[in-house]
Amino acid sequence: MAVSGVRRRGTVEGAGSAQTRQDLVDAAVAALREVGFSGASAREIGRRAGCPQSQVFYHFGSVVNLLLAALDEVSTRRMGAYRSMVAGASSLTELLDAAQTVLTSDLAAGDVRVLAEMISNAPMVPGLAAEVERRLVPWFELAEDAVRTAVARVPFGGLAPTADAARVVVAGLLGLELLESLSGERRRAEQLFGRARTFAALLDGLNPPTSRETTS
Amino acid sequence: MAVSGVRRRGTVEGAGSAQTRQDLVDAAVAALREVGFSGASAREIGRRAGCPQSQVFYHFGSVVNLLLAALDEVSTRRMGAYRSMVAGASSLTELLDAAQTVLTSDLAAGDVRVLAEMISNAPMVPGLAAEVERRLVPWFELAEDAVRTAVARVPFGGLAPTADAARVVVAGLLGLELLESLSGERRRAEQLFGRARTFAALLDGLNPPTSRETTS
DNA sequence: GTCTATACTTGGATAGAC
DNA sequence: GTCTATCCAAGTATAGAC
Repeated sequence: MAVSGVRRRGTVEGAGSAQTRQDLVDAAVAALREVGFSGASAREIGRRAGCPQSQVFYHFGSVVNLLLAALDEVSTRRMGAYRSMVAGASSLTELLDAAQTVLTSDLAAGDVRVLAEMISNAPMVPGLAAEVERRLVPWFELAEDAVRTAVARVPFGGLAPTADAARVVVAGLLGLELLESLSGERRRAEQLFGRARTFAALLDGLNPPTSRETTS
Repeated sequence: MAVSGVRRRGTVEGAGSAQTRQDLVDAAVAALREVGFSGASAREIGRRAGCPQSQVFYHFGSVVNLLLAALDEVSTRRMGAYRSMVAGASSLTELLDAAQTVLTSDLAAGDVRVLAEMISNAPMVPGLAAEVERRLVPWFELAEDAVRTAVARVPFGGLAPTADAARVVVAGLLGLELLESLSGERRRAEQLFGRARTFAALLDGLNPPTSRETTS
């Protein structure tokens, strides 16, 4: 019954290591979300994972390494949802609707918060900035895909500097996360999407599809 | 000669208190810029100010209070420059040019970094978030003025949700600061302004002044 | 692999001399 | 008002038993 029930560390021989490791990663994600980078100490993470803090150093060598593993976890976890979102949208309105669904749930779940915590504290830890930057690449690529989709049907849209725009999009997402975590209100972003959708519908209306879309 | 020369703390009777206090504020600003919120300890600030850390607690009661005073310092210091910038611009192009001048110098000087450090770490210290939020109000008001200026000559611009747009502008500024401090490059923002200016000129060209501007 | 115990460091804050 | 000296809490990391 240990198989289908709640797995206790150490009760299944041989599986303890991987289980503890995953528990620590999950605990690190939760800690980054709820108490931030500075609060995510080995003791705090160990407490959340239900094991002593020495396990952090046994499995990851240092707290920072564990936090990077946590960043990988949230990053890869959400990338699938984002990709299908961008791939499925063919107009600015559709893109915004999809973005609202995915982004607000992400903001609520705190995944963006994890990213923001790592980015804002990376400059203080030697060598961490480069590691975080590497893990940011897929986010920029994804944002650029979204920008390309958004301007696809706008006249002269192909001339838009999509790389720069993608940087601004990511920056805006991070900045909004900072502002929301400050005020505690998580509703502002949704209002923002509502307003943006109005304008998007206007733009899409100005440039209606010239023929049937290939959505079949 | 102590008057015109470098003032040493304690050498002029009665003036020591205010001088030390200001030294601590300046040191706190520099510390927030260079080593961030987590690195801005009482000892670090005292070292930069050339006095023992006990002075931090004598003059401000706690480290957090001193950091708030530092935030007030940079906030009020730059507000004048921003206000004259917004007031002096009457077109989107002019606004962007002025913004490029002021913002890039601010990003280089690290004033935005101070703001970002306080915002991103505020949620972790009980009671700090509310204080930081209060000090953020003039930034939003200023951004809203800028947005109003920018859309003044765009048709139906009066219908734009300027408050929401201002929030996005501030968020974008903070997010760009995070990304720039991560990569260490401080040139991306300038490139961004260059691109934006191209589009602004396009928009301004589409809506030329109907009559002579009241710039005389 | 996991635990307890501990060495070492740093930071916030206060006491008391001058 | 400023200084030195000190207390106490919390953090990283390691040693060694099981």
